Order: sequence, then structure tokens, then C-alpha cells
Amino acid sequence: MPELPEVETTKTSLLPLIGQTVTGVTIHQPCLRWPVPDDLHHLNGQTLLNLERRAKYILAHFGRKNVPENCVLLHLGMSGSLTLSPFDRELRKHDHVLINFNNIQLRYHDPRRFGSILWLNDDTHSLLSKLAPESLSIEFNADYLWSKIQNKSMSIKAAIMDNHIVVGVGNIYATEALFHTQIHPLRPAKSLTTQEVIALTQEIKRILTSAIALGGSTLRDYVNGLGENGYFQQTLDVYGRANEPCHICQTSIETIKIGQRASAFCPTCQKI
DNA sequence: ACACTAACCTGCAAGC
DNA sequence: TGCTTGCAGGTTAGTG
Repeated sequence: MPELPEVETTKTSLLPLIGQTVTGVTIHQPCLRWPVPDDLHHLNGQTLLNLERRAKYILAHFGRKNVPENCVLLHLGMSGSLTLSPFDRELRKHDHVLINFNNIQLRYHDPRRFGSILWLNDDTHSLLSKLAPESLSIEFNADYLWSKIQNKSMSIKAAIMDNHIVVGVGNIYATEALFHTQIHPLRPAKSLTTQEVIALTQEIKRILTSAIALGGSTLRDYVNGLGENGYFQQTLDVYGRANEPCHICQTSIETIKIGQRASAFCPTCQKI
């Protein structure tokens, strides 16, 4: 599933829906992370006006006659996907929510049901208001990151995955960015030098941009809105490569748990 | 405020 | 073959 590049790729593949009007909504399984609101049926007759991404959320704005009325907040959780499908294509297990447009059906598919579909009456949902700056924004820079971590004893890996510090850096890309900057994932965040903070900030932006350009990473079941795979996983240097040789020095890649999450690193290249 | 844990679920692969 | 175990891309809520 989806980290930021996968969500961005999904959003982009759904852009052709903008301007189309909803002709029906079906909720097969409302039990996602939070219950899918019945309000979703109110989309019937409304037109998709715009699609945005914020962190790993997709915001879909709907309205009538170009007057915004409602916003639907979609999150893909760990195993979710949104795909465009012909009406007559056979439903798969875990196709939980269907939104019909004139000639095509948008299907929300999520085996683990960690994702969510929420109904917003305005843009000030608490889930959005608490989010830190976007990792690809100008606001997220070395000065900013330094100010947020200079007193943090938590590991640098946990810090860059903390949505109060920066959003959009998931486990795969955090793992890769730390390898490329030769920073051990267990280093206390406040122990990083100025140069390391600069390098890490730049690397996070570079790797996310690169992953978006390649259509994201396909691990297990990720596909974009057109059912296509991503290709970034072919460029991963440490994530998922436990016990394989480091691409730089041939040392065996190790894995530890940081905050319940697997963290791969090279014990030679990334000094504690 | 901070740091850590458990929890939400299913599917898959590895090990016995 | 079949059962059990552990692990998976995220994020919130609750604990001390």
C-alpha cells in the first residue's frame, strides 16, 4: 500500500473524473477504520469539482453547478486502492464502496480495512488540522526540521515518520532516505549535525519526487487508479533487503524494529 | 509534552 | 498437506 508517492499517483490517475457527475453510490462494507457515513449517498447528482492530496489523504470536492457542497476524505490505509472500472467488470472481494459516474465506476478496495472514507462539511476536519507541513513543500526545509528535532531524543527514523513533524514520509521512504544519507535510523534526532539535517531534508524530497515520477512502489497489491503497477521498488537499496549485501559496501543489510516498524539499514554505511 | 503500546483487519509466506 | 505464527506500505487513541 500506499505511501505519499502512491497516493499522489492514485490522485493523478483519477483526475479524468473531474467534471463528471455521480449517478449512484453503493456501500458494500461500511466497516473501515471508521464507519463509512451514509452521507455518501448525498453525492448522487453532485459533480466532482476537484481532487487534492494532503499528506496521504485524497480530498474529493463535490458540488452542483460548480458550487462546492461537500468534501469526501479518502485514506488508503495500508492496503487500500482506488481504481476506475467498467460497470460490468466482476467485483472483487473487498471492493467495499462503489461510486458510479456516467460511464465509469470508482471502486474503493481495501482488504485490511485500515483505510477510511469520511464526510467533511468544511475543510477544518481535525484529522487535517493537526498535520505538519508537506514533505515536498518549501515550508519543509532544513531550518524547519532542525527546529522541530533539536530537543527530540526519539530516533531520527521515528521523527521523520511523525505526522506532527512532517507528513508523507512512510516506512519505505524513511528507510531509504536514511540509508542514502548514511544516518543510522536509531540515532537520536537531536544528535544530527546541521549538515546531516540539510542532507536528509534534501534526500527526502528527492526520493519522494523520484518515486512519484516512477509511479510509486508496488509492494504486494498497490496499483494506481488505472490498475497499473509502480516501478520505484526496483530502485530500493535497503527496504526489504534484510540479509542481502549492501549495494555500496556488500555488508549484510540488518533489520531492527523501531516503533513497531521494520527498519532496514547497513551497519557499515550507517554509523550509530 | 513525550514516548511507547495496542488496536483496527486480512492475506501471505515461512516454519513446523 | 495443513496448521500456526509472524509480518505487512498507516494512523489514532490510550497509557504512564
